Amino acid sequence: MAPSDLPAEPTQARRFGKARSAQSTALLEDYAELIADLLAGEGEARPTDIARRLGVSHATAIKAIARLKREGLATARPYRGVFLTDAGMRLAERVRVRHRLVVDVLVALGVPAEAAEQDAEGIEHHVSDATLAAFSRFLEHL
Amino acid sequence: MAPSDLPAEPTQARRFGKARSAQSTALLEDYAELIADLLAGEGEARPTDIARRLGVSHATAIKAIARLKREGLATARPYRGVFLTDAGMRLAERVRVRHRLVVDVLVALGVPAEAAEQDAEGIEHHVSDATLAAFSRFLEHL
DNA sequence: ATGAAAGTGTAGCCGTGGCTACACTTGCTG
DNA sequence: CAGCAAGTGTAGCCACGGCTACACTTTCAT
Ligand SMILES: [Mn+2]
Ligand SMILES: [Mn+2]
Ligand SMILES: [Mn+2]
Ligand SMILES: [Mn+2]
Repeated sequence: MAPSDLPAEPTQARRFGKARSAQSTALLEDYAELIADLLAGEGEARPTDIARRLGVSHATAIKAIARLKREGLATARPYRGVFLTDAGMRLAERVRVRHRLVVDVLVALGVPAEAAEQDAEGIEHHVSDATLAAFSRFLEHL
Repeated sequence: MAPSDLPAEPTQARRFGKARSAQSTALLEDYAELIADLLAGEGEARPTDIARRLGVSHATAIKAIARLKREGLATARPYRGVFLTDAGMRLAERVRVRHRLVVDVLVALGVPAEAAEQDAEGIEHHVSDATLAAFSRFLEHL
């Protein structure tokens, strides 16, 4: 395989930088989406349930929830479960739609269902609005 | 939008766990790919050039290079530039092919060129072999 | 051959996101 | 209503991936 031609330096740096910043919001997005799902499906979102679903220790989940609070996305009082602020709910909603869309596109491209779900969990955090729009058009036009 | 039905707990935990582990190899993959490109295009891969292209400080790049060495992907002697081991070159090659394929699929779906390049930089690290295979078939069958 | 500029390396700081261990609260069950 | 199991919170550890500051080496022009 031929080596890729190197993009201009500032262009490449900008691409990597944006990928890094997308990375840093990925965790918040997953928590927000999961908390919204738990609230809708179970009526409550407890740190232990969040932790089990994410596959991390409850201590890890509690620290992440503290970060959600710090960023104005969630509220929680000791021993009383986690809730989303308006901003948190808006984020969760956006994330849910995007997640769904990514899975649907992958499946439409012939990716097996479980692989699609799996890969979407990571891919979703790197899909820009432009790409999202293209995905929508692709699915409609199917 | 209707709330997604919650997947079974162990399934969901496995998905998140795999996404986390993909995340932890993303940085290695980007460095390996970039070093290979620099070696092919410029004949050498110097820490400063690597750093500038990634948009990080040279100190950050040097620490990452230390990790590449630790993991058996690169070699470097003080003041003499960075090289890839056989394992490093194999990784770089795999990563380059996958990167290209992701960009091509995005473009084929109607994503504008620069957005495709941008999003691919993050997406590539979360594309499984099954998805990669589906992408190939999709492009051929075009 | 020397001095300045460019590159390199190291030390030490920070925030994040994992973990375990331990202490405390809650809520259910007998 | 007592006690136990489950859940919660906190402390303290670690690795990673950013950063700045500073010291050292190399390279290149004069
Ligand atoms: Mn996700
Ligand atoms: Mn998701
Ligand atoms: Mn990348
Ligand atoms: Mn790449």
